[in-house]
Amino acid sequence: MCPHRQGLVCRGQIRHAQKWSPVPSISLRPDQPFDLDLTLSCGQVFRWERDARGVWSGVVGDSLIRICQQGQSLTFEGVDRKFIQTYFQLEEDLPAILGSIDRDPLVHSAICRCRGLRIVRQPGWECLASYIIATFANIPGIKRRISHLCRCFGNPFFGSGGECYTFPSPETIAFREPCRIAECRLGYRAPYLKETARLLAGDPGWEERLRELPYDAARRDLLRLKGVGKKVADCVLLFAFGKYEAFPVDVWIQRILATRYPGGESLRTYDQCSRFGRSHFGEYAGYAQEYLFCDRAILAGEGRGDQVPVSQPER
DNA sequence: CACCAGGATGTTT
DNA sequence: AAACATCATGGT
Repeated sequence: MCPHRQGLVCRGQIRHAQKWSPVPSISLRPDQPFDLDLTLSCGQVFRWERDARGVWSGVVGDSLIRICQQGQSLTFEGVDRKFIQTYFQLEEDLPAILGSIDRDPLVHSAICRCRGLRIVRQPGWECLASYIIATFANIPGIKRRISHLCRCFGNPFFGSGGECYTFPSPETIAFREPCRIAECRLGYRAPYLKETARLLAGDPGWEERLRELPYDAARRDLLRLKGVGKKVADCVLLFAFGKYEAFPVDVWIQRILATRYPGGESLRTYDQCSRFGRSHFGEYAGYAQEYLFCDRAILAGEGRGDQVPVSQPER
């Protein structure tokens, strides 16, 4: 059932704002900074939405999560405390990580501006499929495509406030008939996604296998997949498998390296940029990458700066 | 209406 | 190994 036939869902949306009565909460340790808004709006995840009052809603796995931060307090519903701690990696020692990557003035200012941003632990397949879809597209467009994909292929369920959809499994994307993938506006990425879905549907346990491999071997493994190049592989290893030495290089990072780092103009290829990132920032280079990406508005006024997306309307 | 986007693939030097 | 064209779609 393709669900473009819902007229009831939209009408009820005004109500869910005052209906929220969350119970569980987490008190953050003062020495472990966390910024929910930065973490969910920095572009590493695509299925979270923030309402006018600062409450975030997102589907992870087969649950709708709603979560809000007020100072050192996290209030949420939809999953248990352990899930929140794992998803947001609240047990990672962020000050130690940030201290280890704080090796130049530029990343230092990014750390100061984005302190509390954490790299989340995404479900492997959702992350992989999302970044295949994300190639050569901007973030609003990526979000819409993923939304289409979940509405057409995901399992519908009811969370607080309306109908929700899980992220579709590889089996569903690969084999469900009739195939409505054209409706998801994936363009030339559609055959990549289908072929990768088919391969992984026949390779159960690929996530467990990847999780045990070191960065290089896991990366080689991912690069066999259609639609997965170096950038997508590094994003998946960083955002879903906790390989923090991964240093994804997109056009923004490339531009930042080229214009803001001494000798950066000579970093022409992906491998040159990525190798520089790992050797310059070390074991947690991926964190440095994400902080620089989150702070990419610093490029405003540098030639192409008029195209820099101003940080999303927060608060 | 131009130009670009969390690039990958295939081909050509 | 590195440079290049091409790809489909939507944002700004």
